[in-house]
Amino acid sequence: MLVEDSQSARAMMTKKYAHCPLKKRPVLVREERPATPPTTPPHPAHMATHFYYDYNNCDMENDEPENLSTKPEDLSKTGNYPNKASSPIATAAVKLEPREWPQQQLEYLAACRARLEPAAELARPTPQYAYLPTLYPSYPLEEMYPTAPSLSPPAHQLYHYSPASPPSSCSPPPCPEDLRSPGSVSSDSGVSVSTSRRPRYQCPDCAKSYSTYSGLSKHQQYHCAAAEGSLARKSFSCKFCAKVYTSLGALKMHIRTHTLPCKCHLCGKAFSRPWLLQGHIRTHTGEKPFSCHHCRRAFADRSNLRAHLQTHSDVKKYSCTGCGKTFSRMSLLSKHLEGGCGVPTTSPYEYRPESMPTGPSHQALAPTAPVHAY
DNA sequence: CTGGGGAGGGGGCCC
DNA sequence: AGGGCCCCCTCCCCA
Repeated sequence: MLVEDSQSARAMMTKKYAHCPLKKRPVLVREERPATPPTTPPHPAHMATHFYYDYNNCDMENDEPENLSTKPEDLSKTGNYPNKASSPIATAAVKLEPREWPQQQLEYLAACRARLEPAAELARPTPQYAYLPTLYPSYPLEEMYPTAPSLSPPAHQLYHYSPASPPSSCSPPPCPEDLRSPGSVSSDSGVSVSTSRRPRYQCPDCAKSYSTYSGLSKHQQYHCAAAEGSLARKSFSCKFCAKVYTSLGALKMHIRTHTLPCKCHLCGKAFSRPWLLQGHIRTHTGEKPFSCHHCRRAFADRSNLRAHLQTHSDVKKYSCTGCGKTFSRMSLLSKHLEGGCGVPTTSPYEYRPESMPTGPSHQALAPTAPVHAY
């Protein structure tokens, strides 16, 4: 975590990442396309790690960022693509192969897709992506709905935000529809709590507890703002932006967002982490492992499936306490509030999960209440 | 203007 | 210590 207190840091994050110019700006890299692509495509399950992603190229110390500007036109200056709509990524997303791609890469991509063909019987292609098979079966309904399936979230899962203060940092309470990993749930504070009773390691500075000592250690080393007053810490500042971290490890993790060591060999886009690259590669292959059991639509990203599931709910997850209208996304609720909710609220700063029982220990959270620090 | 999908980032936990 | 995976979130774009 940043040296600054976590609450203000969180506030900064919600302000369009103004503190860091890299949000949503993966850049193209100079080279890294093999002179000749491999002739034998790997198994689809290994495509990401064995072909597209050369881990040996992940040299965060030496990889300088190509472009740290937030201006989209900078991409055009690189001679690559002027905007998202005309980028290779976007082109691939609209079912057309980029004409400017080298023939070798097109042939190789076709070969990779051919390897996906045997899984075609599992596919339920959506009209938009009917040209590509789906590699994986549907996301198991049991995982999404371990209990009785219901299109609407249970009452305890609803989030109520007042028009004046949508708390972007609030974590939802545990719910099957959240597609959480089995075996763990989140407490109200956002701390993951193992369902099995194991010893907890508590931070003496902020009282946050962790299931493992390494978790506590990382917290204290990287994230605990409260501990900074009690410990003299060396600070590590990013040479690309103004961020300052309390450990070299945290800084290194951040620097990856600048150096973007994980590069797609098909389109040249670079990413900070391998799994981000894997997700990106799905835009090339058309792989959509996560599908909705209500409408059979498939998604490449679990988070997007989760958001999609909300569209099937009569009562959405985020609700306005002013007018009662519910929304599937926080952003939609925020837009609603920015537009001015017609119904005034008596408690403009209320954040009240409906499941919370009334009582002294379950009062609504005012915005001044400490948002849980990382 | 609203709702929704696609894509990507930050940070936490487990191994 | 680092990788993998996860959740939550945001931004951008489009119908």
